[in-house]
Amino acid sequence: MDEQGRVRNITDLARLAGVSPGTVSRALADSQLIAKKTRERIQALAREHDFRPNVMARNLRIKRAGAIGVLIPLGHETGQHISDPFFMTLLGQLADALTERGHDLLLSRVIPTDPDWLSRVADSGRVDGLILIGQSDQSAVIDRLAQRYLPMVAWGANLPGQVHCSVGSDNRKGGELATRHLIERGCRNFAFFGDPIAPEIAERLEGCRAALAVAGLSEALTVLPAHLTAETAHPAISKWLDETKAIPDGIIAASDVIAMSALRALSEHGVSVPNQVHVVGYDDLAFANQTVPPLSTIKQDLSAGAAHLVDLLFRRISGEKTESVVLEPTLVVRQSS
Amino acid sequence: MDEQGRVRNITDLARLAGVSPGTVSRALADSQLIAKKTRERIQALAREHDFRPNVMARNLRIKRAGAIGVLIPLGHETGQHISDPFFMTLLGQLADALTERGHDLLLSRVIPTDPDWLSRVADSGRVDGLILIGQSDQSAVIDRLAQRYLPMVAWGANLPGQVHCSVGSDNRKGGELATRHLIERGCRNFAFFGDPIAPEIAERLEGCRAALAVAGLSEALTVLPAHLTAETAHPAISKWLDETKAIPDGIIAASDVIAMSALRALSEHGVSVPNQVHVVGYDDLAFANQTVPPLSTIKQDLSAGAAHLVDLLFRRISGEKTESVVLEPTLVVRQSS
DNA sequence: TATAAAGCAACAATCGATTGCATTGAGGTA
DNA sequence: TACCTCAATGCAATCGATTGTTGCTTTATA
Repeated sequence: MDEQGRVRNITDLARLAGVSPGTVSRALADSQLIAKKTRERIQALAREHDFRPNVMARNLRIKRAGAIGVLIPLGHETGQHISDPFFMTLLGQLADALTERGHDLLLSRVIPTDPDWLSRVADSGRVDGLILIGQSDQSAVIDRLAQRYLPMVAWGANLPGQVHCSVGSDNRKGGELATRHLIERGCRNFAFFGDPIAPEIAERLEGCRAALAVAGLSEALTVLPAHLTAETAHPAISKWLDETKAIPDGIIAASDVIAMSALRALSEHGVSVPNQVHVVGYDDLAFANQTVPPLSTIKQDLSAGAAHLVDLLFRRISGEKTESVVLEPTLVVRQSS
Repeated sequence: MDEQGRVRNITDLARLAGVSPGTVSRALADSQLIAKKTRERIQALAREHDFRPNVMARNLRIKRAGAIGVLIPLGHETGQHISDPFFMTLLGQLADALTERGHDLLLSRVIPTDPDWLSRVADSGRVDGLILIGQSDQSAVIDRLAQRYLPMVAWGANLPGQVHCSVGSDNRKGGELATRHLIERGCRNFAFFGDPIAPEIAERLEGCRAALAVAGLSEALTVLPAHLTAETAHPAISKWLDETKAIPDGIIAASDVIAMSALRALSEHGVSVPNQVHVVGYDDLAFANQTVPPLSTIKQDLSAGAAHLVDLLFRRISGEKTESVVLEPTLVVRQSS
């Protein structure tokens, strides 16, 4: 019982109940091995002292952590911040899905410095598995760990030859969908806003080019490599609008965040959307239908994505070797196009 | 070393190195008690087998968890979702601040069912302290735990008689600032969008009323209780705009999310902002300067807020009994007013 | 040369739980 | 009364680290 009279562990409680620690452990776990009367007495005693067994000790003994590590690798090439709405949306979905499975979520925002950052958390014994939100520029590191560490899944592109298991949407197809839609709307001059250094963006651009080629419009595309953050996208777009002679009539933004900046910049330049320019975003984040005008966009079903990530992860935790999943993107037409 | 030849614990490594486990432990901790030569040999060996000591076992022994629990209590009266941009922004800041202090962030999204939800995680031994993002309708539960559990701080209102330590901004003052600004802009008919069931919102409304009273405009306020989510705010506002006869010339939104919905609804009704109506939001989230037009708003410095939360928490962890902090809100004028 | 003082590493207890196996004792049967 | 059974509990090893104490070597000093 100790100084304070507080019950700190099962041994204290055992002393109070006049039984052995083992019996307390079994009683609290509601084991049939303990007589019902004893069990209830001990449980009542635990409630009375509001005692709860130490989860860490339990986890150590039964060799599980009860938590899933969720990592957001922020390679410095992208200046993305953890509060990027895309990350946050996915994170929220993951929190829900993991909680449902009785696991906690250990969040780490990592800025990869040494090549060791990933295995450090994998081998720490604190987590039963890892979910990576985005691969950043760390594919090599991730693949290396994947060769020996099964319980890990990543959101992002599914690159050829990739070792690790990933969930992501078909970016090429998404780019195609957006572009075809604009072509159908009668656009003839296109701009793509987004930096193809990130593999996902590159794929979206590729899809865009493919759709234009089919329509015989290959020559009609300008690419503006704009970074993914709201802060950097707006000035870049604004400057471009100042300088360009022929404002396009169709804009494909590589993300909703970029699209939102574009909407603002266009509005500031007195360009009317969708009358003079049609704009399509990418992601379909929550705010996409709150913009003025509401944003047409390529929807990535993050809710389904999170469900897949968690499902695959738990199958891997139980030893199964799973394949990557590619989700179908869909076009959501609102008033910006 | 075991079946796989994998080194699973310090005992394995000790066998490999021909020393005792205790020596390995000290060597990896770089203790001066171990001869430099031995130390380096063992460290090299550990690197070679990429072995890292089990953090859970370590934490059990030294009685610390190395993690801070961050809880988002979702009382069902508010339909807020974890991906609410406000929560997420604060969460991101917290992740940064905690990482800096060498702690992990254990995220739980809790829907309080029994009155036990809070002490369950506090007493689990998995966390060194707790940060609550919002009190929802659980002030009583929180206060009860606060009486015996020191290392806990909460974001939110600082209510009179409150036991727990909180960090939040001066909502009354924020409401006043927004309203005074609109009065200066020449507004004479006001609407407040937000549901005063939440204590923070009620305080903002109070500040708003106070400012109007000073200007002799007490009669000129309509309150539209709109929920805080983007999904529910827009239809409510839109319906109200349909029905009301006199559209006000000054709108105080209880959050940026609501303000964004309002901007869209106004745009759909052909009402020009800021020419016909002036709009002020609350929070100054990242997207506030990306709206069309960019949103004037009351800034809550979430970065400073997160820093305070973390700082207070660590002081409480080391036994200090800290006071609550109230932050100054500031007015950010953009183009919506 | 004898002996004290460091320096280095091993030993063993400990953190707080879980769990296979041993033990106790009550009740039943011969 | 002697013996067996089975239910209920206790005992002790274990998970993987940390750390105070002890013991053995060297090296320095008298």
